[in-house]
Amino acid sequence: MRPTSIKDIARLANVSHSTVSRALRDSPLVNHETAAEIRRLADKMGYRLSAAARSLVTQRTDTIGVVVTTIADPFAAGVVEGIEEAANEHGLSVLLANSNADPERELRVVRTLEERRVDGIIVTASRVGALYIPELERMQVPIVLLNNQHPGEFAHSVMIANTEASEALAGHLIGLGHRQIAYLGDRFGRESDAERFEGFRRALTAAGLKLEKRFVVHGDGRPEGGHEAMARLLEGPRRPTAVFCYNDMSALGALLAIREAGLRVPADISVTGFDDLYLAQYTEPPLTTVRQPMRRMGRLALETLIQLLAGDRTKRNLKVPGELIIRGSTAAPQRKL
Amino acid sequence: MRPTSIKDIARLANVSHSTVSRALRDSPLVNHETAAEIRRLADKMGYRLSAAARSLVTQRTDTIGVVVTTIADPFAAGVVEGIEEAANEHGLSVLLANSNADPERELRVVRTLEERRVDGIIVTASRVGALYIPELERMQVPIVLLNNQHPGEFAHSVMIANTEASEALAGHLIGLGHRQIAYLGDRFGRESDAERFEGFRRALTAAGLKLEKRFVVHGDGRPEGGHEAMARLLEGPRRPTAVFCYNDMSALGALLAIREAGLRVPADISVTGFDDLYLAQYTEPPLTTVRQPMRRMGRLALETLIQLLAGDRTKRNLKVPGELIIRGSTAAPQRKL
DNA sequence: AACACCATTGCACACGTGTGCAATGATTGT
DNA sequence: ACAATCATTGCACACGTGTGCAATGGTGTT
Repeated sequence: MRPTSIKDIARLANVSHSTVSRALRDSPLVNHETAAEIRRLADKMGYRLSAAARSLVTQRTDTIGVVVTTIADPFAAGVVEGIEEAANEHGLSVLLANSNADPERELRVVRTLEERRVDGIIVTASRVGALYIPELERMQVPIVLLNNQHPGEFAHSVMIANTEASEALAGHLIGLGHRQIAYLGDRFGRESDAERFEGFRRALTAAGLKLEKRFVVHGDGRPEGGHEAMARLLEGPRRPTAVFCYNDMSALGALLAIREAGLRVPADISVTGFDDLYLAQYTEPPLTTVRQPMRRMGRLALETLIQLLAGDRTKRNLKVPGELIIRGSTAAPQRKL
Repeated sequence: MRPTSIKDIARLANVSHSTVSRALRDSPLVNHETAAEIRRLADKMGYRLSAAARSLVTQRTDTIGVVVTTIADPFAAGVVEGIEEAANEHGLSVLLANSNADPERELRVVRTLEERRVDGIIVTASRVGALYIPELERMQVPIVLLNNQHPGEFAHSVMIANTEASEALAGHLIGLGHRQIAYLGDRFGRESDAERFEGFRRALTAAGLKLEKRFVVHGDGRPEGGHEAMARLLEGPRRPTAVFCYNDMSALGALLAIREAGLRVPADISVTGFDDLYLAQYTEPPLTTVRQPMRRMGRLALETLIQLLAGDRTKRNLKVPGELIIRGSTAAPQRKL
């Protein structure tokens, strides 16, 4: 059984399908009473317009594509929540696509979005396979990148102010009296890692501290990598009194490694994260970090897209400030140096 | 500029659009050489078929709707990852819809999915607003519920074996020597909460232990609620030696409350969770829990849907076993009673 | 040579909706 | 009373793709 169409309604209402179409779209070109009757019938028959048929003629799908590396990443999930929320308010649907950092899937994803004729695309892939960006570029569709920059002119972006936030966070550690501060980065972090490191470096420089090479290590942005990198840091003869981690996930691993080494946080070592994931409140001790307003960033990305869809093509590169969240994982170093 | 259509290709190839359509669908009804030429042209012109136009005639959209309460819930995210992965393999796209436990949004979501003519729907809303289920029921579309049952005949389901897993988990505590075990539930948990409690109860009964009413409290399934409920448990004169929490999130809050009370886990109190979220490995101490294979459950739900789409309408109610994961948050009680 | 058969192609319609234009009848103004 | 205006409606086409059927021309068979 096909779903009921406007033709079915037209038949019962003794009018043409044109009139039904107009009536349901609240066009003033229809007699008020017939319109009411038509709406009554439509409701009674459980009519739902066919988005496919409409989009065929309007050349819009009212659908946007959201590409993430994996939705299992809490950051991506937070962002997508914001996107979806705002999209819903604007009458847009969200087509979700996980790229899984797999080149083959990335291409398939792009192909799908193209066939689906999405009106716009938001890409939230921290470790974006640069491979498929050119593919996206071919499509004549507005694209907004989230926490990911691209040199080309084709894409707009919403980014967290990595450098500024990192500088503030490192400043907090320095303010507590730390002098031996390590940077535990993400070797897949690309620009984000570079920018956070830059902020970190600036704070040290501003305080006249020297950056020691052996105090710069890299994980993979996840607990496993943070754990392993932290363990390496602790091997050395002199250990840092504080560790600045690329993100909360890395910090989680670092906390574990420190615990395993029989040291205490923050008494022996202070630890900071980045993101302020939900779990950062519940680590032991609760994690000092920088809050990325994920939901708001998602909304912002969507609203940027809306502007672009409305025809306003001015280049947009929004920068969202992070918020310093000070919790129990940072404190003054135990002993003066 | 419109995207190129098969008509454009037809013009350049000096054939009718029918031939192009056939060629691109690898129909044997086309001369091999012309087909090759057409494909060459299509590729050169960057042709992408219009999913909307096709679905209009095929009456299929190759799209499924996935309804979650909020994608920011790590469990939902894990499930959706599995769904998306499998959907992709089957050539299906995923339309994501957050219901946000908001009745108004739920209705809008259903409406959207209906207009989009999704081929099927998967609902992963632990706290499902029973409100819109009848709405879904109206649609003539296969529906798979995940970790959520519904009496009606219309829906199929994939569920974790709550009772069995809970019984095993509670059995683990009893085996360690615990006799005073509290249940920290989720007042919004509905069937899930009821079933986990049932498993818990069975284990106690089997061991000849009495269930004390004051040892049964309820949170909200999140750290905040777990924290508050645990605090209540600790107020009493005699406190339990172990707490069985509805899920990992609740356990997170419980851990915090215990720490705030100056007690240690597992020395003073053992704690268990449920779900085995990523973070369960990184709590202090790491959490004993039951693993729900979220990704696999997502895949399973999708594959069930595929079966239904293929026309096989036999009622399916899959039950997935949970896996007991024993970590550091449980140990034998300190002193004998 | 007449016939049947086959490969290939185009015609025409369908899917469900939106809309410019013309047609119709009614209302208003002078 | 006549013309001009207005409200309402239907016609016909468009959007892009898929497919049953007929048409065409060629090949092989008897």
